[in-house]
Amino acid sequence: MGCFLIRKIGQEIYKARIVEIEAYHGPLDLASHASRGRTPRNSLMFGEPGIIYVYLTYGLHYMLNIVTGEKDFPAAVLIRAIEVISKDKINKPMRSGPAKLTKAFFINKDFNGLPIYIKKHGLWLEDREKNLKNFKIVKTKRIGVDYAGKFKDKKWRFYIKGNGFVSKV
DNA sequence: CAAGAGATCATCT
DNA sequence: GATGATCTCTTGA
Repeated sequence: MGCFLIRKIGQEIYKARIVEIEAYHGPLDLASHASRGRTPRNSLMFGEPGIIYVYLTYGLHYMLNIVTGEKDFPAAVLIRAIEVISKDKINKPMRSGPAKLTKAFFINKDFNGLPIYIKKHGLWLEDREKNLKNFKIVKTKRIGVDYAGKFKDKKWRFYIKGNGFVSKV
């Protein structure tokens, strides 16, 4: 949280701060793809952490996730919103929401299965600054998971308090 | 300003 | 054959 997501396209470098995320945690989380067992699509979530998991929803929107759990424990973090710092061009048309950021960063499922810690694919993470001011994290319920039974009210959505790029409050 | 519907397809049953 | 980890536009008050 608060780290930088870097995207390199050709010679252009785009830098963005991660300001909103959701956690999908474990085989029992009904909101997670992994809750129905291991399938070809979600098998990445059961693998090594640090792997990018991209997937298409509603037929047209790509979601950017990063696998977090240890091997064989299905868990991932959905990147829901970023604040683009380097390029106003991209910043302007982009409002909030997980599908917007993948569109703005030209992320598609070609990134599926690639490690996030290697720069050569043009997408990687960098640490945030130390001692950030006004850096408070709020946690709330996740969005769009009303079907998830007792897991729908888990407070596994996190965002930076007061940041204007967060999708909803 | 709030609420609702449509778009559109990979994946799973 | 059903169904979404969503977004945008349209409608109505």
